[in-house]
Amino acid sequence: MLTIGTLARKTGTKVQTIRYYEQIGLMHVPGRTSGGQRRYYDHDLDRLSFIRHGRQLGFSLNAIRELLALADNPKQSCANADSIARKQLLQVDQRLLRLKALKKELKRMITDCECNRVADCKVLEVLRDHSNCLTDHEAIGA
Amino acid sequence: MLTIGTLARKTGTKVQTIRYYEQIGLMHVPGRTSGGQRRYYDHDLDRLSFIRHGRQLGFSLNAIRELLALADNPKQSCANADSIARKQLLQVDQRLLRLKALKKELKRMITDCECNRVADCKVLEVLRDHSNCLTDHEAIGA
DNA sequence: CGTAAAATCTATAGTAACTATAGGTATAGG
DNA sequence: CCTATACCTATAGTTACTATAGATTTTACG
Repeated sequence: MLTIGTLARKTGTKVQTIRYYEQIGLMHVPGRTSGGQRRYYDHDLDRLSFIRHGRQLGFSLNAIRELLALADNPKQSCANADSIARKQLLQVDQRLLRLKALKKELKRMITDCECNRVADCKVLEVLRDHSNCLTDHEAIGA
Repeated sequence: MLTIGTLARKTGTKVQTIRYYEQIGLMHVPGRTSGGQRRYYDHDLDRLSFIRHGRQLGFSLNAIRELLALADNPKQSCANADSIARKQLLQVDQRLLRLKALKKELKRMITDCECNRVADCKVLEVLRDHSNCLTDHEAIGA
């Protein structure tokens, strides 16, 4: 019998976040003590770990919801899980590209900036000048 | 005299987003036609480009607000702008590390998964098993 | 057993950065 | 002049939490 605080500590999740996961139907509704406090079993801990691990891997809660549904029905084909992971990998690659470009530009901003007045500050100049950056207006992926 | 739509097209911003920037005080309040429509000057376009560029570089709207304030007072020292950029670089480096680890794990999931039934699907297995991942419970940076 | 601190409870609101919708008005082109 | 397109406001929704207030429960100690 685990309290919500124990679950939180073991998975690095905030207590509120666990309640939130229950509210949106990601975590099962747990039993309660006579006083109304939630008590969990080990399988709840496993489920929460699965969710948190998925989040760390960048999966959205919806993707995780799908993956959990798959994991709950072990007789299906795993093509779905595979396709979710592949979609994720594509997104990760795009984010990596953007971040690398960003890092380069930030470094340029910083190393170039040895001035004293804002008037000729490279940091601001780089922001003013769009010419060096990704030309397409793609989404600013979070 | 530019319409809001033109500004939007030229910067790859949604019209609503421009109005939102005005609402939160990032964009100046523009003049209006007799009919009540917003009309902009080139300096508004510049300001919006600056904002969007900052966003593409991963700066938060608050950071951009600070940078705009600096850019508006060209007599100050640029140490502030520099420190904002440096903070940003640190964050970017952290995100890069996480994303690289993530990519590795996603690839492992995908290449290992040649099964047919969910029962032995590597994708789900990897999610179940936390042992290979970042051990600390750090924030799932967006 | 009594008490006090720590943990838990619910409900609600706030965060970031937009995005979408509904219902109505303005403007530009033919 | 008419109509299609663009624009207007106001409000609500999105994602994934996080924070707060005020009340109740549980646990640990003496």
